[in-house]
Amino acid sequence: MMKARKVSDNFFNKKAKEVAPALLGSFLIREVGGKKIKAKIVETEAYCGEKDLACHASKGRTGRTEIMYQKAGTIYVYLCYGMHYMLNIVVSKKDDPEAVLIRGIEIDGEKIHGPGRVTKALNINKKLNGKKLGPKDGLWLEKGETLKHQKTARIGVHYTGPIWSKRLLRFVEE
DNA sequence: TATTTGATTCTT
DNA sequence: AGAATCAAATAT
Repeated sequence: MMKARKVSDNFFNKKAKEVAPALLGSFLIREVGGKKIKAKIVETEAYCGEKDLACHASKGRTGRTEIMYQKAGTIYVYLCYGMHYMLNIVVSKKDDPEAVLIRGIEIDGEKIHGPGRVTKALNINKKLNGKKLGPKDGLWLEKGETLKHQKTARIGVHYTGPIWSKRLLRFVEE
C-alpha cells in the first residue's frame, strides 16, 4: 500500500527526458476555490534545453523563457494559438532550461487528452506562471504508481525540422 | 511600430 | 482542411 505523498524536491532535479516518463502515474493535485481535483498524469512531453529546437528556450533567454531557467518545481504556463494554456513543470537545475509539458491526465477515470484541455479542466491560467508547485498556489504533485509507458514523437513541433520533431520525447501510459 | 507565428482544438 | 485569437519574438 503506497500512501499518497508529496514528491521530494530532488525528484525534479533530473533531466526532462528522465522526469517526463517518471511523472506518468503520479497525481497532479489542483485545489482552487475550496475544490480539490486529483488528476493522474497519463501523457507528457520533455523539452530539453537550448539545444532542443522545439523548446522555447532554444531561442535563448527571453522574457517568456526566463521561467524555464528557474529552479526545478517552477510552473511554466503559456498561452498558445491565442486560446490555449499549456501547463509545464520546470525541471533540472537553475539556469538549465528544461521542462515537462503535461499533455494528458485522467480525472475520476475520465481521460483528458490534449494540453489545452488539461489546463481547462484544471483551471490553469497565466497567473500560475512562474509560481512554485505547492499548496500555496493550489497546485502540486503526489507520487503515485509507476506506469509502463511507450515513447513516441512529440506533437505539434513540425516546424523544428526533421531531427527534433522525430525525437522520442513524448511519453504515454501504456 | 508592424508582422509573423505557434508545445491547439473545434467546426465545416 | 480551416478558422479562432493573442502574446511574444522578429523584422523593419
